[in-house]
Amino acid sequence: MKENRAKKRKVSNLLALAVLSYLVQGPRHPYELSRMLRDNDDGRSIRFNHGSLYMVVQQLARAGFIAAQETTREGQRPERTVYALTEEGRREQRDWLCGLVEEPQHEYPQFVAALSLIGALHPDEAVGLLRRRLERLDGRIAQTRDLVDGASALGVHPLFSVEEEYRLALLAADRAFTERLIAQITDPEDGWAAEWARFHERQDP
Amino acid sequence: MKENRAKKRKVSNLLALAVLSYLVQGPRHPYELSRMLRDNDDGRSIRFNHGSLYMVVQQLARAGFIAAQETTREGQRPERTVYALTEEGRREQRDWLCGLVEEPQHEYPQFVAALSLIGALHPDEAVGLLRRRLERLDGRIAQTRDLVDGASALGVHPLFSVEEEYRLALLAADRAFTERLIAQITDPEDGWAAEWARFHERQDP
DNA sequence: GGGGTCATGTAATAGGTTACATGATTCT
DNA sequence: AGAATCATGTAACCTATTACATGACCCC
Repeated sequence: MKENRAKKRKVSNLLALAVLSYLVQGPRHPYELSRMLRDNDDGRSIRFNHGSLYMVVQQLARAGFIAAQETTREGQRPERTVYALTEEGRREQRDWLCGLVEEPQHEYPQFVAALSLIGALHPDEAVGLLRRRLERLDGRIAQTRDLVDGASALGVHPLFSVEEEYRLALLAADRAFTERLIAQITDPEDGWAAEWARFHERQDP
Repeated sequence: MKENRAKKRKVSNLLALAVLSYLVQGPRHPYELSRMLRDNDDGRSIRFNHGSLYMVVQQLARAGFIAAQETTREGQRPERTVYALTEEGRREQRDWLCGLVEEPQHEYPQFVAALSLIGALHPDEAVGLLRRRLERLDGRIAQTRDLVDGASALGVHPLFSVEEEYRLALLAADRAFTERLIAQITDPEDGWAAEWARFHERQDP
């Protein structure tokens, strides 16, 4: 019997967690949520597109985490259905959010995949690409830095930029790792390049 | 007009890149691929389950990146179709892999999402959870370290553990960040806790 | 007053995961 | 001989992304 790792959520899309979290503050209709998400630039942290939002809202309603309250219509615009959090939903959002904070998740960043296959490249080429990566990383770091500084200049409390600070920490680590990797490959004493190249000849004509 | 960022791949599942990469070494049938992926423990780097593999192979065939070669049958086992890389497929794998190495991708780690919503928790609770996170991170670091050391002890060239080294770098950065964050919240001089708590009262009865 | 783009939502399609199926092999 | 597990694949079911629709508002 296995321990119940990361119990399967009835709705697993992270967008749903955002929706639940916004609904804590009161009932909203989907478009309002969509708007709040865009305004807070949550799209940088949570995969989000218009279509998925409606889907997620449906799923949440079906799962009993939110309930449709009323359907109003204003002028000739389409009807808007207002949803409110249920008790269940409230519990789900707390439990989910707490879980994410306390338990690091196993993720699948693309660069991990790339590294696991990088042996298929010739070492010289790999080094070239890694050098380019360094530059791109610097670009992203600068960009993100600007974002945070911009918010700070507007008087936003750093609590609301904390996810971007985390990104910066990851980017810095990525950069340092990439640099180290280049060094390991190209070290003239006992770098990997020679052996890697030999191994490469043999399997890739 | 927008610059063509990360041109959309006809098949975007990373599992497909792994398949293409393995096929560089010669034609294989799907089960063989499945087996190789499992043996190399690629499941840690690339989201993989049995079902998706067959799907991805189909997609690749439809896209013209691989072609069915022959259909053999052995004893009474189901037929096995052997696939080979096409010229197009060969190009795709190089282009894709190079792209992933040189260009850092915007990702959506779950913890980023959690941080972007963490304001919904009471600061004291958040700190507790972050402390727990530190322990779990240490656990994962130790585990991963063991994995790498184990391989190394078996004489595996470090090139083939490089993706796990990268993970270690990220985990270390995560740990350092988490520690810093706890400190920022709890600093007795000008920690965020007080203001955060006030702000929290107001919106979460 | 016609061309964008905002507001609001539904429907069609493609993608991914789980469950199901079934002969073969191996273990006890 | 029956149980477990391997080998191999298909089908059903969710999920997620795109495309489509349409009235309102705003800009020149």
